Amino acid sequence: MQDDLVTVGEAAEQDGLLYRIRRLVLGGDFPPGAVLPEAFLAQEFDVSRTPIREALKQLQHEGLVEIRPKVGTFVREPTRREIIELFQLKESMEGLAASLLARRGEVAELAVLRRNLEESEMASLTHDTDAYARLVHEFHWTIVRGSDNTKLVEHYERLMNQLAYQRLVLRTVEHPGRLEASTREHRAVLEMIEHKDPFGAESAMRNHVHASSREALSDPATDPRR
Amino acid sequence: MQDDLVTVGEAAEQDGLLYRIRRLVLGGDFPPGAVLPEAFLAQEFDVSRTPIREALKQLQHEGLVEIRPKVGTFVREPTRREIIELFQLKESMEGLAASLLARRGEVAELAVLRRNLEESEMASLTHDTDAYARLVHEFHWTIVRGSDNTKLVEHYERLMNQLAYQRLVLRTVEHPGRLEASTREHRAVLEMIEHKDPFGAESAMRNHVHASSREALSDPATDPRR
DNA sequence: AAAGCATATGTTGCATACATGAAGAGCGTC
DNA sequence: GACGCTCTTCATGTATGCAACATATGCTTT
Repeated sequence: MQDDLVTVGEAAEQDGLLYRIRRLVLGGDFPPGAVLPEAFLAQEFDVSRTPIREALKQLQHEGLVEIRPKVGTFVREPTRREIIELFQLKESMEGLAASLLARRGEVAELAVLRRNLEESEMASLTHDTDAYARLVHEFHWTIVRGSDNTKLVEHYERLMNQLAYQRLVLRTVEHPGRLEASTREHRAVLEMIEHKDPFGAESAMRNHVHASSREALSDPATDPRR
Repeated sequence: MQDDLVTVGEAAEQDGLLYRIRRLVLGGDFPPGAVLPEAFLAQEFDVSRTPIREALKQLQHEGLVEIRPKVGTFVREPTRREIIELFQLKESMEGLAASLLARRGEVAELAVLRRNLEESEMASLTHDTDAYARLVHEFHWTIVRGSDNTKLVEHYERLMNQLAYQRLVLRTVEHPGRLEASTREHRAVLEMIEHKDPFGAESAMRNHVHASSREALSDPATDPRR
């Protein structure tokens, strides 16, 4: 169902193990800082430690966990500084995506974006934050996929995994007035794309991501102590 | 010491295995499309197949090799399309880096850049292409590291590995007139950074990368048949 | 002679066993 | 009573063995 939309490029995941463990980490089932014993995961997924180790090593390279040699694997939470850094990258990448999409003709993604905007306005009016969070996710991913740049998609996916973005969005959509502002920004982006204005689209997208990042960083959940 | 500059973020590589195998692949010791048997690498590096497999799996996620299940691991060469895509990303990321660096004060990186530019002009006059290729590498990496954004550095490193950039640069610096043009572009970037003009720096950097990508793509070595 | 099939081989994928090293508990000493 | 040391325990890191599968070879059949 929506999972197909949510996981997007992950469909190409040959071994679901990496994906499943990533969900475990991102889903917050394990408290950040906690250890994930290989033996436990092996038993949990009914495989040997070997494939578990391969997946964990990959997650380490993604920055989601930290493997302290001979000690264990720990769930890693991005520091506030890293969140800022990742948002800067997000702004750049999504700006590029919007620009590339604007250069393309009338492609299927545009219809998805228009429909998404309509549904977002509905969700905004009814203050259905869960639906809105899902729509935001879809909007951004549609633009990135619409860039028709597979390498951008790959790096973006990696970036979003590092950000643990879902958690952040669920917080920011609850800020008063953010839904309406976000929808306006989405509309501006879409209009620029429809006008085939790459610079305008990039600019609008970067503005939007920047605003969104400020919202996320202003949230107390992004613990400033770290 | 210069090795530290060249290998940059790789210093954090705990197991040199991944790094060493990557060098093997990027160094072109294996013909693209050739298999790298795990057993051979295991014997070569005097370890068991297990750490070899971990490294290969990582290289697969980096896009440098392709693991066909139950068949073998093959050296993967980026297609022309992928090179275009990667250059678009490079342009975006380096633009971001230049912008961020321009926002910072007088940092140590600026001195490195100034010195680099001087040496580049020398190399340009004497047509020392090897030295110039090294200096180009240093110039770009210095800007990226100077962005003071570790996540950008990580993604950039990944990107450059995927591009197998060294091979490309060695070709383009031999294009007539390219050295002079490249040096002019570098100067423009540095001036914008010194003037603390983030937008100008980003713009100049993107122009430069764009020009450089056209050079690389015009080279017959970037096989258009693929 | 050509096409199809069975077999053989070589490689990966996973599981298990063992070695290595780190953190913690318990004891002895100051 | 507190500190330091040793030993135990447990988790990871690596090696090896075995099974599964894809490819290639040679044989049989038409």
